[in-house]
Amino acid sequence: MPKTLPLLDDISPICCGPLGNSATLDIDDAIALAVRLKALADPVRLQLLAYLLAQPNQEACTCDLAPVVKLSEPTVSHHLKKLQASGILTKERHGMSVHYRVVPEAIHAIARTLDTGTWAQPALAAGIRS
Amino acid sequence: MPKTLPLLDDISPICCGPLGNSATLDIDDAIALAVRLKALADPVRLQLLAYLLAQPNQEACTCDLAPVVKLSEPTVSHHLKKLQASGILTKERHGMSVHYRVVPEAIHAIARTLDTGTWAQPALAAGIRS
DNA sequence: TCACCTTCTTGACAGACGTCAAAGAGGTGG
DNA sequence: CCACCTCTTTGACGTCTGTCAAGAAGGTGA
Repeated sequence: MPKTLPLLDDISPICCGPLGNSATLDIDDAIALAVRLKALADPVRLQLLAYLLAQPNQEACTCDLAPVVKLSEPTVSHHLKKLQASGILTKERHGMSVHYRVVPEAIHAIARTLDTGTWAQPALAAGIRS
Repeated sequence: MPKTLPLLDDISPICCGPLGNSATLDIDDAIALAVRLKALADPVRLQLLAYLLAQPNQEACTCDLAPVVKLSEPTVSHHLKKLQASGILTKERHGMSVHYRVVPEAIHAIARTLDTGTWAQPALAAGIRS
């Protein structure tokens, strides 16, 4: 797939189509799900997510997150942006600092779609960039 | 992460540690989970998976799978290998043809890990790895 | 206004990924 | 053995991704 996957904004805001309900997964549904999975499929982003999930309000500012993964701030910013673009995090300014917060429903929606291996239905609005 | 993610063989064969149980996700756990998510995070592989899941025994041979995604056989073979390497599919020869079958537990384990992280703690502290 | 702080964007680079054509490997049947 | 079939490996190509340094953008306080 040399073709670029679309940004979340350009695809269905609802995550995600069922995985095992029919023999054919619509290509658009496949892309929508792949975009979200790809956002999660990175060790750094998973570590950031784990840190956030363990915080009181499942949120933290960039300055706290960079040390967690021991990478430069621009790099961390890049990862956070990617998570936000997939609806997994939201972003909010507090004075000088920026707080990122987990959107649990987004992760849950992905998990449920995968478990579609047991299959129920989809449809849960995922928050999209603020 | 310019560093190559390891093959599944080189990491824990069981998926996966809890996502939200502690503030820090061990880098090895993060990699183990990322490898599996990355295997799923491709539209073509999701389509292949959906097709397989819809089959009677959740299995099919390569010759049936190539038409599903309308790609060349080598490419499909490449994707199937990747899914197999992450433990999501198993492979078995039947005479001339090769059958790939879904390992539902593998997908379920990933889904559960995501959900575990999302809804906080309990469950599954068993990091499992054998 | 200015100095300062936190965060993001840009540009560049190496490495990984998805794709195909061509050739190889494994198996069947004459 | 040989022709044939199915599937995988190899090699090459363009694109995407993760990383950092440098600089810009946004906000605070004097």
